[in-house]
Amino acid sequence: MRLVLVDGSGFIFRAFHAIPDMTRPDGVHVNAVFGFCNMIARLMKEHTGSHLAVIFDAGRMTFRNRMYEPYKAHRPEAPPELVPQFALIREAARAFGLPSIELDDWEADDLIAAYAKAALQAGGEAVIVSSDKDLMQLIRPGVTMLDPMKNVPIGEAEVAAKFGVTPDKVIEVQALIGDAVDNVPGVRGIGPKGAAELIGQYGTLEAVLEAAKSGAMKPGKRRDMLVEFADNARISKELVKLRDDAPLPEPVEDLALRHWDDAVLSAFLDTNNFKSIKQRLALSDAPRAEAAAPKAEAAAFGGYETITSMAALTALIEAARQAGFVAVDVQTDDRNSLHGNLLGIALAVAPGRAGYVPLGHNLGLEDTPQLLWPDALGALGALFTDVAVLKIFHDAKYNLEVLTRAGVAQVAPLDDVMLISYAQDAGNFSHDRETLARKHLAHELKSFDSVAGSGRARLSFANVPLAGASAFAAEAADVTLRLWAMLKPLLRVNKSLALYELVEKKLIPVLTAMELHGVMVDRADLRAMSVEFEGRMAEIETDIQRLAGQEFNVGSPKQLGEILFERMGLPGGKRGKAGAWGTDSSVLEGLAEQGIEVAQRVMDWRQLAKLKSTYADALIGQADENGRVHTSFQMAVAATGRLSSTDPNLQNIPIRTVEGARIRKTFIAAPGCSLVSADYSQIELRLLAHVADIAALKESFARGEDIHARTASEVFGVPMAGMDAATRRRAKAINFGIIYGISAFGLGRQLGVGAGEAKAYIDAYFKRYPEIRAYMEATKEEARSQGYVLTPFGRRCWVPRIKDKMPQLRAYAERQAINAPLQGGAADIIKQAMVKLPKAMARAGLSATLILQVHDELLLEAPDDEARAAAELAREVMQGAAEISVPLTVETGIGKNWGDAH
DNA sequence: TGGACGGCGTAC
DNA sequence: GACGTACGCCGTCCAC
Repeated sequence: MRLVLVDGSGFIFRAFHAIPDMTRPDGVHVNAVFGFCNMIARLMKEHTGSHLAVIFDAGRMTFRNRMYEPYKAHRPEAPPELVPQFALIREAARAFGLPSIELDDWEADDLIAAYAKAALQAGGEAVIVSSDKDLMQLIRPGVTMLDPMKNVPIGEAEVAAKFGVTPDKVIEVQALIGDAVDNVPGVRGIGPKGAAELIGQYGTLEAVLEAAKSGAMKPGKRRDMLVEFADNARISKELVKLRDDAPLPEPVEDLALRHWDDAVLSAFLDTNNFKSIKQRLALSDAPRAEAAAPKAEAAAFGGYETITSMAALTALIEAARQAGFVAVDVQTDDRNSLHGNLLGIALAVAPGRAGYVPLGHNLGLEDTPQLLWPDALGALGALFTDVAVLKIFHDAKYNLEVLTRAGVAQVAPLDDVMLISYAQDAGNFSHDRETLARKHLAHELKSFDSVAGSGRARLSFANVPLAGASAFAAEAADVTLRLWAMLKPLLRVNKSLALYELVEKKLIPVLTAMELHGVMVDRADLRAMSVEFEGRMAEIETDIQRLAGQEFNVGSPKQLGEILFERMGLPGGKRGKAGAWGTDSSVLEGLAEQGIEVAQRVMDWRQLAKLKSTYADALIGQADENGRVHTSFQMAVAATGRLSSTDPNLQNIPIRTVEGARIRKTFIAAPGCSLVSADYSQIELRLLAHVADIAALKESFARGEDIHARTASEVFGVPMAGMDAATRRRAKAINFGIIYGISAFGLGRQLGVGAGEAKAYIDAYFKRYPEIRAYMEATKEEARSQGYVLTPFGRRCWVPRIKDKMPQLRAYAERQAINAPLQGGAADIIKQAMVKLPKAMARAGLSATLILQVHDELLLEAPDDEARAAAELAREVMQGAAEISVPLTVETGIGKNWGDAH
């Protein structure tokens, strides 16, 4: 690998000043863009590496500003002729088919350092295209520099000429010299000459400072300055020293160089009137229409191949190698990835060119025999691990779980179209392949029902006639590939690339491991509870029917409503939309308070019915032969970025009531192990304090106060000390109400007070925390103008109904907008923790494993003797997963069952 | 008979 | 007229 790293940001300024002004016909200044295109054209011809990326600064503020506030504080604003060229240069990079990379909080220089390191680690070399002196420290065996303007290499000789030292000593020298332009202080009175001399003599900055301090250096002005400004020198060294630990927004293997699309590049050069570059590249005048029409749309759907020979499979794999990417989609006999058996694999290598490899189908008499899986695995396994071929999935987690269970060891690198869509369009529409095809490709996918039948007539996919099965499967892969070509570039445009690469994609293996591992339940305990609940329900049912004076189905809200409000003539009945009597718990509670015995009995019955059917019986049925249940985490469903859990849902296991807690206690640790629970305390309220910048709330969290008590104190004017539980409870309800986008009606209902009284609470709250109002208004406005809101970590949450003409729907959307950054921000934080935690455990030599995530809680299973260490490490990683303006705190617990681990 | 839907209730 | 986000079970209704 020879990775060429172009310092895009550095180049822009240099080219702008070095190249005379140029404008294109519409008046836009393009001299820097022209310089950039020229440089890239030359680079691609003369110094081609195998991989290439253009690196940019993402914004002005970075971690260095937190370290030293004045850093780069006095950089002048960019000249107005340059400003529009920043975006154009990124566009130019795209036109050349080059990835441009930037990451919030990191300077381009640090990203370059990180990528150079990655190239070395991959056994390759790196070429840094820049003339920036700050990058010279990176020069070492395997890392070279190239001056893009002069087109000359920068090596040890050039570094020595500039700094008087070898590259590995550059930061020592820079620390002494400082940099007036960037506000790096250095030591006054010491310039390049003096610095080189000192470092040449003493070796390092610390040695120089020590010599000055101890008196080993000859007395004089220089020594005095070194003593006085020693700390300045140290901070300077930290500032100029590049960090090579930035997360890589795109894996280095994804930067493989590919030829540009002639039509796209030609169109870009035409728009900017760069005729000379076009000539140099020998680009023809491609008709505009052709350039505008993506190839994905040009190719027809259908006409796919059914692969039944090794020769045909090998040919398709070779085509994938040529392309550098391949879409892969497995077919199984069950929608659940943990049950489904592999029936075949579809591969697509270009729009319209796809094939299906049947492996486990029940063939008809006329069908050619299918390949044997061990043979196919031999060829496909090599493709799956080939770093030069990107494997593209829709729902990679599903595919990988099936492939893993079928014996595939590794699949990398990969992309996931479902997550690519989710990262930029959560809340906008669903991310199943059918919807995406309809939306982005205007193509209606063959439905599964139309191929396999529905209802009683539904066939297992293994029994679907092969021709139809093959066409269905290959089309799925074809569509996946086309969607990828269309959506992947949009990630960068929509600023969702880092979220996708660093959070969503990295979560795939974490969740896969959690799902495969599962969590143990005590089946005997659950069976006993099921029997017990059944008996108690039968007794209660008898009571209810005696009280009601007739037999009826207690489980039917319809019949119950008629009994209560018609036959028995009880007061307080309300009809719903369909005209049915409402019988939910708030209604029954109202009746029970009036002493209506039957209402209380129905509530008791319902609680047991719920626990028996939804939890006890369902979990027994879901447990595998080892007593472990395996949920499936949905990564692209929730509109806020949260995960969800299905088959079974393990994110809504009861805890609040005494009987419910018994269910939670049936979740147990494996023998010799303990369960470790770690949950964020008040994470959404903390995010509210952070994003709305609420001074009093932030202060309260910083002090570690009981936040609900503090709120009660502020809103109701009572002292924190000796506060009664009811007052605190009211304040807690208000705090939750705020997070949910409060309304007086809703809060009143929640608290059991009138809307008037609830409004008074809300007004008092807004008065004590005035910043809330501004946040709510700003967020709603953001949603109206953009259509989406952003979490503090840049996740987009769409709120499509924000401009609906129906006031009711609009109000609903406004509450969604207010809630999404908080709920979504919390999701971002715990996801980052989940990505870090398994690595941290491994590093610490702990074998604790994640088994569940419940929005603000992580549950781990750990050997008994590791539990305490695992709990501490989980706390540390979770608290450090993100940095916001209030502390994040995590509470941990250890127990033999989930109930006791809290 | 089975799929869609509404009512209800569990979690955070 | 339901303060946010989910999923699952049950009964009901209706089409096949």
